[in-house]
Order: sequence, then C-alpha cells, then structure tokens
Amino acid sequence: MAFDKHKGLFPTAGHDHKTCVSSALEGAERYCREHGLRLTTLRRQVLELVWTSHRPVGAYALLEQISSEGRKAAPPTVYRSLDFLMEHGLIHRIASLNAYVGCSHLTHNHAPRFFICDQCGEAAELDDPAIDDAIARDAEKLGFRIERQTLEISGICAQCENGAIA
Amino acid sequence: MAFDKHKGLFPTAGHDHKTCVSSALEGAERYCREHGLRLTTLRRQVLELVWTSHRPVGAYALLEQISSEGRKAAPPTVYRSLDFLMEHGLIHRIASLNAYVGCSHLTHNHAPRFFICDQCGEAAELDDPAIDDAIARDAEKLGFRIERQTLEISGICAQCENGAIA
DNA sequence: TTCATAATGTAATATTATAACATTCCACGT
DNA sequence: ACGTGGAATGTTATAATATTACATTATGAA
Repeated sequence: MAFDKHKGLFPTAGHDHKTCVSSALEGAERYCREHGLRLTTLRRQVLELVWTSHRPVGAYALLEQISSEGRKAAPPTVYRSLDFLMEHGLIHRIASLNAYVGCSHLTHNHAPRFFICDQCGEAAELDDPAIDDAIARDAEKLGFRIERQTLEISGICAQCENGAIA
Repeated sequence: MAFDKHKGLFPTAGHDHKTCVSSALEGAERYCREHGLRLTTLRRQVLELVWTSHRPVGAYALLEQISSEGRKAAPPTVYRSLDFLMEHGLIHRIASLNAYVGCSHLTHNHAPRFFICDQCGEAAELDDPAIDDAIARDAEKLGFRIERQTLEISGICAQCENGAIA
C-alpha cells in the first residue's frame, strides 16, 4: 500500500491516499472478475466511500453519503453491500467501533488485526505471524476450530502521542 | 477457577459452576473492599446474573432477569452496573456479540482474550504470554501506546466438535 | 444530623442492525 | 431481440443495543 513506504505502519499524514484507493478498487475489481462476482455500482460506491480514509466508518455515515450522492438508500442498501464486501474480504468490520474499514491486505488470506488510534481515529492493519502462531497453538491445545477472529488494539498512535498535527 | 482442574481450558459440562460463581463473587467483594468501592446490591446482582454461565449474556437479557426478580429496572440500570463492573475488571465485554461475561482472571492484570464457541456459546478466557509479547513488540515498533484490547476467537470448541451433548 | 456525593430511578431518544416483501436488473438460452 | 429466472436493490417497518438528561434516593463523612 502507498503508506508502507513511510516510516511506520500507521497511515501517515503525508501518504498518497489516492494510491490506496485506486489499488483497493483495482484489487476488488480483479478479485470479483476472477471469482465471478458482481462488483455493482452500489457495491463499488460503498467500497470507495469506506476507502475515503483509513478511519473506520459507520454504516449510517455511509448511508448519508450514498443518499447525498443522489441514490435512494435505506439501511439495507448499505448493510447488504457491507455484507458482500466483508464476505469477500474487501473490507473488515471493527467490532469495538461498530464500523467498517477497507482491507489493506487483499493479496493474501489473513485474520484481521488492527491497531486503532483513539485520537485520530486511524486504523492500521497489521500482519504478525508471531500472533498468528501463538493463537494457532492455543487453539490446537484446546481442540478449538477457529472460524473468525477479532483483534483490535486501541490506544494512541505515535503521531498523536508526539503531538503531530492532531 | 473450578473448571481449571478439568482437561481443557473450556468450561466443561461437568464442572462445578457454583464454585466459579462463589469465587467470582468473593473475589469481587474482596477487590471492592480493598479499593474502597461499593459493590451495591444491584451491582452484585448483575455480577451474579452474568455469572449464571460461561456464556456471554446481553444487557437486555440481564435487564429482563433483574425485572423478573422484582426490581424496577430500565436500560441505564443495567448499563451502569455493567460499566462499573467492567471499569474494575470484574467482567469483560465481548464486542463481537454485544454481550458480557465474568472475568475468570481476577487475580492478575491482563488483556481480555477469549475463545468463543459458536455452537454452545461458551467463552473461555485465555492467558498466553506469547500473544501478549507479540502484541507488545508490534506496539513498540509502531510507537503505539495501548489502552484497550479486544481479542475474540470464534469457532467450534472441542466438545461441540466431538458431538458432546450439544 | 447534615451535607455532599454517589447511586439509582425514570422517560425519552439515539444508534446500529435485521426482517419481510416488492420491484428492478442482468446474464443466459432461445 | 425476447422472455425467463435468480440476483440485486428498493421499501417499509421494526428489532436490538446503548445513551442522554434530569429527578430522586441512599450513603458515608464531617
């Protein structure tokens, strides 16, 4: 992703977000093409709105934006699209915020793992095999078959901690 | 806890749940006494209701039970008690279920980490320093100051997988 | 006992999500 | 191009979860 070139994993203030958006959309289109799925106008619009930033966004905020862009929309309009996008791993749900964010790791299977800044609201998706391995070992010990995972670490990101912009 | 003596970490069908409840209540009372907190009748009642089982329970289910036990209760009644109990680590919130479960690790500070069975609904609280360490390392790399954590692993527990009782 | 504060009661409402059914759209075979 | 069947969306209503604001009551400390 565009912001990976910068110092940290967190989306930095100066990163080229347009690249994030376009690669997310291209990735989604490729994925749907290859899997015979329909990335309809609505679904694409929802995906694009989710990708407005790296801040998880609520379903009703999306709904307002869809409406303001001229389309007739009610809750099911957005929830159905969110369900589709989640089902195919194009976005993730942040359970602790009841909000949704674009997937930054389209190219490989992964459990969603997020660091989320309480101050700026940005979410960074993280891959760490050490976490994966530890959880897998625990599951094995328990004989537990994992179906879904939620890992959300909230706090203050480095930029906010250091008083960057705000 | 009572079920720790059994084979797995998961609450087993045969475990002595009364011991879970009494040690949770005793622990809460000791904690509140030592910290100058008031474990009021209402708070104690909510805690006891949460401890009815190892299955996370919703706020409105608790509300119904409180009402049925004769007390006047509205949503704030239960939410305020839940907030108190969470603030002091006596219960945890399961964000992916909008539900609440008693804390099984009263005696030490810890990030809440759960395995939750989709079938029987039971939640097992787990301690694994390997997970803690991996997350701590990632946070340090990011310069991220952790405030709260949510780790919820959902799937099928060993007992359900093996067709135990159901 | 009195007072300040904490806890709870009460009413209204906000926020998030789903159910149920109607309509429209689109790929496909003809 | 035409009709068809299933997928997608529109529409209305409502469920489920949670909070705000203000009134009242209970509690412990001075």
